[in-house]
Amino acid sequence: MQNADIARLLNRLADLLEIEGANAFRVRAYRSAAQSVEGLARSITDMLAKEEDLAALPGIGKDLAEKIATLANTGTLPALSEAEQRTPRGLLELLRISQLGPKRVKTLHDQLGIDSIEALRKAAREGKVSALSSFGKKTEEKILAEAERIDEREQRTRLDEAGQAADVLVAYMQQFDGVNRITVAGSYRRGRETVGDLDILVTCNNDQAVMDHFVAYDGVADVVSQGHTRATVHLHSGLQVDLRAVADESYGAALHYFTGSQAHNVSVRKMAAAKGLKINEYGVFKGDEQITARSEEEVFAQVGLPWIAPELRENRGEIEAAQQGKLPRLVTRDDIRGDLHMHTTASDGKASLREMAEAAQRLGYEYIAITDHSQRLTVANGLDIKRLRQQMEEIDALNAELTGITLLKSSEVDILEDGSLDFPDEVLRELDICICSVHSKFELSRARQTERVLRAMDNPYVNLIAHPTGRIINGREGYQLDIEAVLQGARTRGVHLEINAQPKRLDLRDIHVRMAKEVGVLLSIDTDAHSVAQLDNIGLGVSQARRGWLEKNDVLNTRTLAQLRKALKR
DNA sequence: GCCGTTTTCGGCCCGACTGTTTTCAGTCG
Repeated sequence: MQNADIARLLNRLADLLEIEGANAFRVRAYRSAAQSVEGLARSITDMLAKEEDLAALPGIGKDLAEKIATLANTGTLPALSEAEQRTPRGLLELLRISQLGPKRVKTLHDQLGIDSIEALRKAAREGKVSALSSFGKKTEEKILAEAERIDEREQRTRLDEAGQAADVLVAYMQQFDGVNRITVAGSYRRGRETVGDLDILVTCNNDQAVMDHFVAYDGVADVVSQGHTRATVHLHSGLQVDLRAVADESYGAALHYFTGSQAHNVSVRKMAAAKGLKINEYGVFKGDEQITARSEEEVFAQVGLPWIAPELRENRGEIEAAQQGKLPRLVTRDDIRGDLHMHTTASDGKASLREMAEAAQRLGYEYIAITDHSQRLTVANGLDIKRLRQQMEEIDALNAELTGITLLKSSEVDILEDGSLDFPDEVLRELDICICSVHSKFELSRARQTERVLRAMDNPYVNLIAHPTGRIINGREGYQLDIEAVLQGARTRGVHLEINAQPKRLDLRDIHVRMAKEVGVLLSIDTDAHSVAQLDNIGLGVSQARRGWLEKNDVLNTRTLAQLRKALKR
């Protein structure tokens, strides 16, 4: 059982208990424990093996520590099986319909025997739902509309796609005279790899007019709700957008509130309560007196904390770190001195060697590594030994010509099924940096896949494992890999791992990045660019690194070229 | 079910919007 699996099952149990009508705070305890497990930089399995006390983790007491241990050891939990016996599993999918929470789901089941989306559709079409007390005609219509299109709204939206939608919408809102400040907050501002919706904060003097302007936006498919300080819409793309309007003097408090995460906000507000203060989206209050909170810094200061970067606000220890003055000084885009993973027209890239080099110069980089695919990857026009050596000569010529930038000879070498590499050692030896990755046989067992990567790292010429898990966001899970074993293996061998900044990859993911930091493995943030424009994706990789608490020194390619060459020595 | 500078019981962040209610419950973020 991986941490994510344990968290998923705890959340499922929470859902079931909630529908049963269990104490709301008990339900919250399960969810909070799930979040705690999900955000850990170490695996529960590993902690148990070392006989560490799970009850020491935040939000986990004696009871949940035992349940989590049972889950980790057996893959099941009696309390969960029993709850599933009592409450049909089909009720869980009903919760995915907005408008439907635990209370209404219970009513639907108790009164009409509804236990699936299909049964709900049928009952709603027959008008049976609106006949229930506390359900009306409007609610029935909304539920039916949701039930008809539930499958379309399944996925969260990738960060880069959310960004594109946000840019256009922000520009549209800025055209309106009444808008003073506008900020995209929520998980977008925290740099999460996907967002559930866009949360946009505006300050203005006439909120009603601003709300009207917002819902009149071309891209709006339907208006979910509209009040005078908040409105929710769906865009034609299916993306939900929440707009929140406050006065200028509430900007700091509102930005903090609207950035979240919810768990982070709860923790900060609890701290405020302990000091006799109350924090809401309008400000910080002592009784009826409002203490100024025009900026986030002022909000944090009121509870005795320094400003915490949005990427850290997941209630994963950032508040404790802030209290102890141990917040990381997060890596920034300006710290990046080069990009160690990119392709050219020699394999499957769109730009030539020279075009990539000149683009990197414009970005102010000191070095880049040219990492076209190796011979085995024929679909990507991988280079054989002859073509690779020819490219090395071209690189020598370009290096002699260009100033301020150094091209490193490299290759993205395929890791074959048995962990051997796609080029012989005498070729690997000629490279300035050797990066390796898995492009085939994704279906191997966890043990064999892990062994495969470890074996590849045994080769003394290997420097960097690219997109280590192979996952594609909203696409595929990635291959089974014991990431802790790979990190330990990398550390003892002096190999580095990558944060691949392709928007569909972002691989390693944030939790793995944090694990790498704990283990002491340097990561490289690379774009894997297949065109000049994609070099700009570096920012997404930096966000991911920041979410993993990385500082400048934790990142390989913040080094100068001389330092880099040194760090590559194994 | 968790937790403790109101500490082993009695709290648990705080507010907006909607619909169905006629003062508020349910849902959401």
